[in-house]
Amino acid sequence: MARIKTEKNGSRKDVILSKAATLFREKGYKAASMRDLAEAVGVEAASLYNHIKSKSELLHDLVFNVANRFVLKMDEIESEPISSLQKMEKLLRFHISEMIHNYEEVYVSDREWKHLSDPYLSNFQNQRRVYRKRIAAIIEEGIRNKEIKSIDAPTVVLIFLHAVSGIESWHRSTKKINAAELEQNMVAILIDGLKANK
Amino acid sequence: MARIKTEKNGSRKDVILSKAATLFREKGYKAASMRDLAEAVGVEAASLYNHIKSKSELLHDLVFNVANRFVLKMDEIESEPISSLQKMEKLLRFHISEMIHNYEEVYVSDREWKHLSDPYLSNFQNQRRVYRKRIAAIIEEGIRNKEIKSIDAPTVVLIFLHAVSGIESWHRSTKKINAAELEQNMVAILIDGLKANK
DNA sequence: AAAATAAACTAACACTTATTAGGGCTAAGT
DNA sequence: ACTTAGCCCTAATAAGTGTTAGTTTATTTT
Repeated sequence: MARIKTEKNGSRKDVILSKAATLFREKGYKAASMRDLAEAVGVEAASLYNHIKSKSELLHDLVFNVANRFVLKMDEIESEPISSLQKMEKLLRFHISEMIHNYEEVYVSDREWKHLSDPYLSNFQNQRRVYRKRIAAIIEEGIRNKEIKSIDAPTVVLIFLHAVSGIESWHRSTKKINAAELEQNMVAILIDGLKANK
Repeated sequence: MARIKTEKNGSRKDVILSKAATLFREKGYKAASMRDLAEAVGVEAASLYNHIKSKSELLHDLVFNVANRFVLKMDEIESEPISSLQKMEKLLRFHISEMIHNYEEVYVSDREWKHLSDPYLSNFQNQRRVYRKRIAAIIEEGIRNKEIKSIDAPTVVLIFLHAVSGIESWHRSTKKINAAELEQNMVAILIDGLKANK
């Protein structure tokens, strides 16, 4: 009877969560079955329930872990005494870094949150809306200070967030440039695109 | 016995396809059941099979309809005697317009193609790869001509494509700016971000 | 070593899934 | 008026879903 092998300082649930992230990314939450997950973990499907409450709990945990990290970083950036453009750059670099180093989770959080069920669904949507408003507020401040060109802030937010999620393609690409270079290129295009013409 | 009501010049299959697009966008391909679709169409699930071969055929049709439109437009733009930056702008505007006016289909094509089955899956992935390379080629030409700043072309493609798919959020947003304004804002950020510093 | 706990197993559950078969209604074409 | 073909129905099927119960095996604690 082969037990689930844990990393040190990690619970068996962590192992399951990690495999679930990969599986949910590859096949989508709905198409990934508990039997698939069990196979990936190396155990029978029923055995998973010694460690988790339900399939939906897995999604929930993944999604909110990610969401919380982003909110925390936003708190930090907001309170720093730097220009709006610098804030945007910091935020952008954080998003890129998250997308590179916690790919599976972040991707799942981004694409599969639809399958959350209430009250978590509306909770998440709410958090997301607030987060976007906070980004928009930074941009609008930048526009007032004439650092950022006069454009519709929500549109910038939308471009910003989705552009970053494009790193997904980079991840899958075979001949990829290195991570630092990718980051530099993205910053060059997006932050330059924001700057007011002088 | 309530028949499927068609628009003039449209088959019943077209009605089903259109409802399927909406449903696949809302719930995802896998989570959208044929019973859901039947209800949306106003008929029993089994009756759908008088008009379609399978659920997967629906996805296939939607995805390739969209893909073909994009390839066709690319052919057109490539052969025009205009600068690379102008080509990029034209392409961008086309993507935006498609995303605005054929929202459901384009969105499904973008997010749900994973659920295609071979040989259609690899076929689609191939088409997609080629399409991206064609965009990259335009950008690289622009870099050689010093119109576009010297950056990694695949990265630009990635930003470009995903930024546009962000229009999804605009679509759902309640207080949205009008479509023309949205387009102008996106062009301003992305095309300006590309321009070589003079 | 014995007892207690944790974690795996097998078997089964109640549902939902896409899809097929067969029959009847209805409109169009002759 | 009669046939034909198109369309929809009900009923059923086989496969797949998440999850629970009960039992057995491994590990940890006493």
